[in-house]
Amino acid sequence: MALNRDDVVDAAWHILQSYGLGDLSMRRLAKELGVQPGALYWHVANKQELLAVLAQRMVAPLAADRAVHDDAAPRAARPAGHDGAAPGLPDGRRAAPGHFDPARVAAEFRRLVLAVRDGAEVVGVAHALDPLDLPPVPLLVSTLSATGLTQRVAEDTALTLVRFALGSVTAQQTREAMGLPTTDSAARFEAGLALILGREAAPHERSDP
Amino acid sequence: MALNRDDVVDAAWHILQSYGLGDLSMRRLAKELGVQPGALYWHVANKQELLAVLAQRMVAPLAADRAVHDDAAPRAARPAGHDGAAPGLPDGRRAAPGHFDPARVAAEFRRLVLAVRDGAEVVGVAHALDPLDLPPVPLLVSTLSATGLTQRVAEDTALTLVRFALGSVTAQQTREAMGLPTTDSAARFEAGLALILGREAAPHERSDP
DNA sequence: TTCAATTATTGAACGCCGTTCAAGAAAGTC
DNA sequence: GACTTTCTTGAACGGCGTTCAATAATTGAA
Repeated sequence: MALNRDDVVDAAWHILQSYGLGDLSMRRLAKELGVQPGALYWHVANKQELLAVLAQRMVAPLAADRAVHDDAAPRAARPAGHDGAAPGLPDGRRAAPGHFDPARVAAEFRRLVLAVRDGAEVVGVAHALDPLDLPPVPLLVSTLSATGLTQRVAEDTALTLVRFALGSVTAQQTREAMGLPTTDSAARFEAGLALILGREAAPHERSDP
Repeated sequence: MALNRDDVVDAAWHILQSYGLGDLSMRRLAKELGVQPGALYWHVANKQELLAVLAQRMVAPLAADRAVHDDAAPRAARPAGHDGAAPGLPDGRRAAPGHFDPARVAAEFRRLVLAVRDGAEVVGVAHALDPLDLPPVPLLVSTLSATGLTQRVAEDTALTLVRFALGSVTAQQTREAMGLPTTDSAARFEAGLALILGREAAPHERSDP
């Protein structure tokens, strides 16, 4: 029967996941679907649009509207209230009840992007197109706002987290694509998180001037 | 007379600078030099090597051995001793005399990479190949070490700064390449710097547990 | 059931890309 | 001048994203 837009996206997802961005060509994708390359352009405007959809799919688990109301919200980003001290907040602070721990959200973002080959490159473009709207930014902003940060500072913090994460994962995936070993990536990332969230994540604790 | 490796690199630099990575093809480069594409491969192993050289050139002003001993060290990264309070260290701390202010080094790194079209993509690969060796990382590490940080924490901080910077510039240059406006980039970047350097840059000031 | 309208696919082409390699041309050395 | 090393050509290989007329398959109404 006739090809479907979802078929195209699914096949693209599979190629990206398994072989990386270098192997995700429209021609290869067409071959995978048993179809001529031109046929794809009935279902998808161009390759860029296709990559944008893949990026959305990658970070969908951290969309704010899903994460707050959905049963499928990833455990790693769930409220940290009953979970002991959160990593990245080493001095015993914890996220406000009913919200999410920014360090965990950032770590989950890293995990999701890292799990897809060249994921950072793909998500990076989507982030550039709409920095404040791509998950997990809205989720981070609302969480951080709820801890008493101004909107602006919450945004600054969320963007810093996401850009640092993308920088880190890009570096790691670039190495992986070249067959080089990647050591210490997780620890380096956690250290960066702690630096970023160490102070401004709870500014009400340092009002001494 | 015969073509030279430097001619090739210079021409590549010019194309990158003026037209971006999308226009920097071996064929276009050959045309610019009035030569057949195959001729380039006598002077350069492949395109990847060429890009690595361009990356080095981009960040060369922040190489540790230049920045410390050279008269040509960029003013923005110079010691901040006589300069008033450094940005990113808002509570009156300043870099140790004879060293460099990490916030300024990071800002200069951003400036250099941002000044070349698609610079972040090019430098990103070089950073992935050798995270701790690509300027300005060694410079940052030695500066941060001198303020009392352990080697490990100095490295963590330097990598966080560089990866955040690369993430930020990648986002901005991606937008620029698409003809989209970029607002607030500088302020967002400075805010991120302040977050990263706010606390751990001087841990001797917070020993209360 | 037939027939028109819509939806989807083909096949071929356009103009690019990085890279290889035998065959030659230039430039240096004795 | 002969010989060797340095460099360049010309042509090809196998890819790429995208367009577009022609054509096939499917749908819905008469």
